[in-house]
Amino acid sequence: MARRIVIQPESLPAVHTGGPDFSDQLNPRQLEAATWGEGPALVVAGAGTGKTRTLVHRVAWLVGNGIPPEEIVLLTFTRRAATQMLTRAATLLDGRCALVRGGTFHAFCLAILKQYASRLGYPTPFTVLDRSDSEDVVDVLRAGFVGRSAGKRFPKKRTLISLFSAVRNRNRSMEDILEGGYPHFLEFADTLTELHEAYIQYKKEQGLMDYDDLLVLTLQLFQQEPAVLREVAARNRHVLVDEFQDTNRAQALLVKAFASVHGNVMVVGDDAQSIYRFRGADLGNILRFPEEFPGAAIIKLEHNYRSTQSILDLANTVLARAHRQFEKRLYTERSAGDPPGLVPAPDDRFESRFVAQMVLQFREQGIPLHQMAVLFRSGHNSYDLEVELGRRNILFVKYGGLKLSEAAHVKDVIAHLKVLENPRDVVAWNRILQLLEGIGPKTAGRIVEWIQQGSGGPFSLDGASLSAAYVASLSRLFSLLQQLKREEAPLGAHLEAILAYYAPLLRSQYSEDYPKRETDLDHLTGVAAAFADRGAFLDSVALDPVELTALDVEQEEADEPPLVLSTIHSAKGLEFRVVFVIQALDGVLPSSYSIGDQEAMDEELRLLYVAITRAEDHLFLSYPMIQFRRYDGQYFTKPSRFLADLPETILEPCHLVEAPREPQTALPEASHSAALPAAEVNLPAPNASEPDDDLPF
DNA sequence: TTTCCCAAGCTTTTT
DNA sequence: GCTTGGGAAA
Repeated sequence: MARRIVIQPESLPAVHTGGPDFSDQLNPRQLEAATWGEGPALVVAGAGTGKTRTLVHRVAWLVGNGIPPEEIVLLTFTRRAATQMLTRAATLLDGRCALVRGGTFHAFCLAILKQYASRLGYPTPFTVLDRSDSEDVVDVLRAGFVGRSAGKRFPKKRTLISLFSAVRNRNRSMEDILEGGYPHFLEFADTLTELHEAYIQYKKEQGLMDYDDLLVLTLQLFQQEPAVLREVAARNRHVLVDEFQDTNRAQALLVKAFASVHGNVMVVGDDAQSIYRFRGADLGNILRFPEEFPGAAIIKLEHNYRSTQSILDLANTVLARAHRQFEKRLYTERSAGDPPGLVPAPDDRFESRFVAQMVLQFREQGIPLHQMAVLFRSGHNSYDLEVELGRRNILFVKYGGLKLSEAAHVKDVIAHLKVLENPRDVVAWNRILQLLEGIGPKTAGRIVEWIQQGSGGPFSLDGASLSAAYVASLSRLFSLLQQLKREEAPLGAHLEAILAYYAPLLRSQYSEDYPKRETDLDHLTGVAAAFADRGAFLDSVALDPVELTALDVEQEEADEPPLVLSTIHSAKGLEFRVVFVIQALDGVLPSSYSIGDQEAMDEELRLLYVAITRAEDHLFLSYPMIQFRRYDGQYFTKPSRFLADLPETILEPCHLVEAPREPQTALPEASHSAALPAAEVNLPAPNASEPDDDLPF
């Protein structure tokens, strides 16, 4: 490789004097960013270049220089990232940063809307809808529109929600979106637009907001009420935004609005790590930042502190295959380290055994479990591995899987709380009513209508005409609600009462597996305990769903912190000494959905880049050579095209060898494994004479 | 009108 | 492998 000399920027802006001195903790570029004075700044931070560290020090530096922490806003993508950063900042300046405001865009907007929603004609309190709630809402309206489709296939609720979301997040017309992704529905463009309008109107009347509303309505509020904008923006002396490459149009406009009074905005991002295009993220936001904020400083962080040179080489090579990219090449002073390994496994089982065995091996070498991660494209890619890890008693957490609040039984319980909070919440009403024996969609609809008219006062059944079939259970529900409405008891007590009421319903509904579901509900109670009031809890459930699988293991934290399993998306911002990327198959990573669309393919490539750059010391990319599919049975797979034809010095092929204990199963010699083994990994056959659960642990 | 049962369909990533 | 939808019985 040719030698590279990095030219430093010509001059550094004057560093404020006074305040904390971090010059021994940060490199010059990081220091420049952390101690940037006033005005807009864009920090382009490659993977592993200490982005979080820099932001944390930035917060501490501002506070140390006398900026009141409550006048600093730190916007991030996940609550996990936000709390992590604020906690770290707090340790720098003994707790003084605790008052820094921030969180996700959605949560931040929610706080604003809570205060001002009535100015938009919204009833308060309103309810935040998660994805499946919004689907339920749209499904109610959909019924009235399907008839017009003249027997043709009309989009399902799921598709409708994606369409509406795309229209709003990208600020494009329905035709545009349909042409791009759903040409077969193009003939319904007008009907769909009308349905969308109806959906927006309905939510407004019923006091419901979906995720997109939180952003779009905040913008609308600012447009409509300039005084509110001034008031809100005046409180934001400094605005810091993390992961700016993943903002959508609405979020970029919000950043501009938030900083419109003081003009101090620092955004941090890496164009190479933009992986949320599917939900409207617009790389253009980071590219146009210098134009949107004239005079913005641009600070580049390219010194990688995380990975070995071999890992970076692979990352750089992979990224070079993207069509749209920027001049940036990570470098490190770390030694070369082992080259990343490409591991073809005969099938899923072998792949899982390989990962499990290597994990144990590294652990014996002194690398703790939680510093190792297995990454994959989508949630179900790890099922087989989860079984294998379970068999070997290797503890793991899984991020990015099912959310606790998505489970039907949890939604049931939450719906009771929602109705108490917002009696207009039709979705929640329908849900809890239909739990009752003898009440289906029709009857539930009638009762809801009756409730909405408010004839009998809140939660009262007086004057309703009810059939004897369900009057008993219905009055039980209503007396529970009335009682809870009256008592100003803590959230925990309310939850207990609801659970007591719900338990019999749960058991009859899920006679098969209710014990497991009861455990989930116990978890829910545990989570709720941390919240002061019902409203805050409900907001959190909608915006920051607790990960079900992550929760399971947190209970047992007394032991060793577990191995991390995660979708690549959820692993963003994290780092591990050892990383396994499994199921690196064509059709999985890149997803078959994206093949044929160049922008989408570039995003898949960046996804792989994100996965690779999570690794500090050791990296393995593996894939099964044969898979099962329900209908076509066994078939040969193809490794990810992104990994094909890479030189062996960059990505070293590894050959799995079954230890000679049973007669060698003839491994199918697929064409792609022809590049011959530079490394061998010995896989002892599963020991049949010894029960699996007896492994020494 | 509800509920139960069977068939079909479909499936990424997340706030 | 698991939810959604349709159709038929109660």
